[in-house]
Amino acid sequence: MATRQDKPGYHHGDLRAALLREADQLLREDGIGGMSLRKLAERTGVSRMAPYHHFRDKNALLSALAEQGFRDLKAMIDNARLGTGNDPAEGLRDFVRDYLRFATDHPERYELMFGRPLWKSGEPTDALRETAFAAFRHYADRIAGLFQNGALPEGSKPLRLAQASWATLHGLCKLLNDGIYVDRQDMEEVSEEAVRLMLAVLG
Amino acid sequence: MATRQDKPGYHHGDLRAALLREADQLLREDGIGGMSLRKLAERTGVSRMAPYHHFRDKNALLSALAEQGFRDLKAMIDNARLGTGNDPAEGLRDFVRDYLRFATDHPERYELMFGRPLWKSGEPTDALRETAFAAFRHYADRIAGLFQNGALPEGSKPLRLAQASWATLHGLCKLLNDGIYVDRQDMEEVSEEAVRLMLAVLG
DNA sequence: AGGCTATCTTGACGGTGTCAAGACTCAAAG
DNA sequence: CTTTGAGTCTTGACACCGTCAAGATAGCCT
Repeated sequence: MATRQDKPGYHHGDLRAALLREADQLLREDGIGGMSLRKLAERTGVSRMAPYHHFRDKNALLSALAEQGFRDLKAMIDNARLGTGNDPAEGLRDFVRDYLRFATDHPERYELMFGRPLWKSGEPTDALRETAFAAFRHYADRIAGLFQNGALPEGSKPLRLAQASWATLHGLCKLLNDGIYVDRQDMEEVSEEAVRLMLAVLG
Repeated sequence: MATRQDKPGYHHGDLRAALLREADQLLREDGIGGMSLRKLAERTGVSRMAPYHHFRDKNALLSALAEQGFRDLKAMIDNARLGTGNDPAEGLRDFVRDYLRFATDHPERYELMFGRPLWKSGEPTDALRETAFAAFRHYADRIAGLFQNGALPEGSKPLRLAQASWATLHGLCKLLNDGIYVDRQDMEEVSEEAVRLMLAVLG
């Protein structure tokens, strides 16, 4: 296999990488709705069917793009100083802010990563599935660690709590990004309340 | 104004209503992606441009459809027995189950109601805005009522807590509906944890 | 040199939303 | 009863879209 990522002097150079780079740019500018393969091809300076030799179809290209996003997300989670000795409340607050920022700094990317088109309509690539779940697991592990040594209510499991907290964060981001809730200041307050919710369960 | 909702013996009868009825059906069958005005027109037995005399564009039609969804949602919230004397924990648990069911029983409708296409890409109709926010307010009021008479942490406001809880529910539904989380049983457990989170803050 | 394969191109098809312009129908005004 | 006119529906056309099919080109290996 190993598509020509290593031999830069082929026809175009390294089209696959160039396409992904340009696609990311196009995503920022025109949003996920304005992203078309034809426009992408033209911007990359290549004919409309050229991308099909590097991606099976549009879905595969978007999957690859989302994959990169999940790698970034995982890195973000890695860098978070969460429960590393210091005050867990402080760490959690910081982490929530980071997550919100990740989602809102590049809303179209977040929309793509978690959007229905990739996961429901078009079958997600195996590679995408794996990368995404790696990020999820990473998130869950770190948050579950926070809940590990607290006096949890009867029947609570750290993993489930972590997943619930992720749903909360995801919900907040969706509401903001989709434009249902517009006031950023309000959302700041709501996210603070979300942190309080998570902390309250620690008893 | 007042499009012919009252004079049923016109050209088609009452096209506007027929379109919305058929659109709802089409939404269930083909999903939001497979929903096209042309297909809708054909199924309704009318030419492709006919719908444009009742809706400014596709966005307006979808807005009207979503509007109906928000009316249903508001009714669902109305019927919930939430904090009406009985155990608040029990009521909250029931309500969460109802909300989840509303979202997952007809996923395409939920996707439409809260999806980006309506709120971000295409400007939402004023009528949609109003109907949706009415449902939100209704939700927030009822949940905030639960938090009203509890010993909340320093700085917590019932309204913000209600909004945070809504974000949690919304996040859960999105994860399920978009096919990111597939296992329904797991999600059941996660939603129970979410309820515990909300109850824990009551002290 | 010849051939192989990866790469890129052009042509075509069926699908989409919607602008523009015409055709029909029916109620009310002359 | 005829004319008008607004409301309703239709057909034609355009610019997009994803992608199948078939051909052209370029570089490597024998």
